[in-house]
Amino acid sequence: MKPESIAERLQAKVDSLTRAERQLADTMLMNYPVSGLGSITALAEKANVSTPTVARFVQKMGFKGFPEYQEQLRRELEDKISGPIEKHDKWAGNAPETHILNRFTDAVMQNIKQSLAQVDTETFDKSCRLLADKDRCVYVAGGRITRALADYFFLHMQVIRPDVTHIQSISNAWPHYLLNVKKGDVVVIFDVRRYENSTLKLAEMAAGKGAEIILLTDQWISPIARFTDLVFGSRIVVPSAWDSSITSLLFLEAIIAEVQGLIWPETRRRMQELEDMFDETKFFRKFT
Amino acid sequence: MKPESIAERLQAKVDSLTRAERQLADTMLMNYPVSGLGSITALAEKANVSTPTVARFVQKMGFKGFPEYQEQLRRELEDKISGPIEKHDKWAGNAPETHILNRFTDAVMQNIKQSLAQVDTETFDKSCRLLADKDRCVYVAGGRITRALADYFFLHMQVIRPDVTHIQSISNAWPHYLLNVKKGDVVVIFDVRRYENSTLKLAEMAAGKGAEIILLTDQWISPIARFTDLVFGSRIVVPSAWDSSITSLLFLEAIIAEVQGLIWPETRRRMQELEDMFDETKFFRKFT
DNA sequence: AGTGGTATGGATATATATTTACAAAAAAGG
DNA sequence: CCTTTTTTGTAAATATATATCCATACCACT
Repeated sequence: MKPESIAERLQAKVDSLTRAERQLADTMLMNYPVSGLGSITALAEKANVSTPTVARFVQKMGFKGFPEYQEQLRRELEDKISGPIEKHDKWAGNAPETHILNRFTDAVMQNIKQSLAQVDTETFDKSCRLLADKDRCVYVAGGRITRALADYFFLHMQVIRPDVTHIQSISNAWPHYLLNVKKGDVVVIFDVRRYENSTLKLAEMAAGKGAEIILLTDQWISPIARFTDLVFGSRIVVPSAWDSSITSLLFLEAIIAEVQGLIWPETRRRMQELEDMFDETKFFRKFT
Repeated sequence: MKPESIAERLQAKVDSLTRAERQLADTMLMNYPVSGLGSITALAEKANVSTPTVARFVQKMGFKGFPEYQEQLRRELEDKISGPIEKHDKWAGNAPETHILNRFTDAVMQNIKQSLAQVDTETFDKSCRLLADKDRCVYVAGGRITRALADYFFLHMQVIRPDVTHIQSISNAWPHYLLNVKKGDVVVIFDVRRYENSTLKLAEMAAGKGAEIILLTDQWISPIARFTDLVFGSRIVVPSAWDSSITSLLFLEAIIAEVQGLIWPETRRRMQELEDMFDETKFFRKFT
């Protein structure tokens, strides 16, 4: 007897699957189970695999054929629909609503929703345009906790465009970096609560030199906001003794995506070159 | 376009119908909408009418044919199933739906939702228990891109508990670190696509020494999963040339919160000490 | 009761979906 | 690097579903 749902069976097997099968399982799980209720062809296309792959896969899962699989799917759906009213956002389905994972995710979702509602897209667009301008050098500065975020951003920017520098504002070498900052350069600064003195100082001096400042901060807005109007404030409150960096990371990744898009030709060349270098060094495994 | 649902349309028309049509409409509404998702023949049989009746009926309702009717049904179902998140498709209210910020956030929300649905809470709880056990040393290892995540995790763990080490798997010093790994120690490994050779090697050797491995990877699951069952797979696909680390960060922050909670007395002491040290160094601004 | 109109179902043709067979490509192993 | 095995896709065959045609049954009206 197999009392588990198809979704569970899929999840359990997911790491013993081949590439195409994994793509397929992924698509099936993506807004499950509706995605599996169309024709086999539609599903195959959505997953970017061939139709026979789908047929073979459902057979491997123990069904006689695709129609039988669909029937099972419909049966499950019927149970689900007729069951108790849609539960509130339970993210990790197999745990109670009070499990930390569920509570945490709840908070994160709220944070994202609220922060996004507040951000000005003009701010976003302008920041991206500045960062995409190759005539401007880019400096990235993070604090004690935010240094990981700064590093993440730096890592990607470094690939996307030239002239990107990471200033460890926490070290005392940062004044040296400032020597090179010219008018028009872009300084991306991270500053969240327990705002650090050195970071504020850095911002002030960079502003004094005529640099454009992009500030990533929390919902209470760091005092650095005095020096710029390119401010991204993120809600950071989660059920934890620590603050969440997720919304900030979301802004960062969106910025990276957009900047990359703005200067694609240049970036493309750089990425290709990077790939080649990796190939030569055999740094990565073949592929999967 | 017709904004009403099929069910509503059916109900509105129900008393202007003929006998067979009424039987049919009745069946369609009976555990709606699942009943309409099978073949036209199945539906006809269930309603005790002929197949042509069904075909004619859906055409009368304004659909070109039965398949089109089913498609509409699936669309409705999708809306019904998916929770409140997807409903909200404009995150940054002052920008069009197609703005990168909106599209990006959309993808991230999907990623979080799906990854959470797949994670096993038992995996989460067990991982946290291991990390909270002070008799075990903790090692954190990231790759080229994931090093920022690893660093973030390390940063927090370092405050929460003693004996935490960050292994830069990318450097060639990592074999030295492995010397110290003992049976029962916990190694947290990050590995996302473009799985790195050195990281795999590291995992293999750590496993060989009897360490517990916690793996943070992507939806396609790194081959390192062979060595452990504490696996956190995150969906990482966003409208960008890069992958998203947000879901991984979510797992990390949740783990941090939970581990911290498990050993609060110890952590509290350490944090207090840290605060005092900061006070002495005047590292932070007074408050706000 | 007879007649015209409509509704319905059976049979069939057409379209579409599913499966199978085979060949190419990719991965694994030597 | 080459061979063997596995995976995947293309194309054809098969099965199934859907729509159409037409004969019959039903109903309303004369």
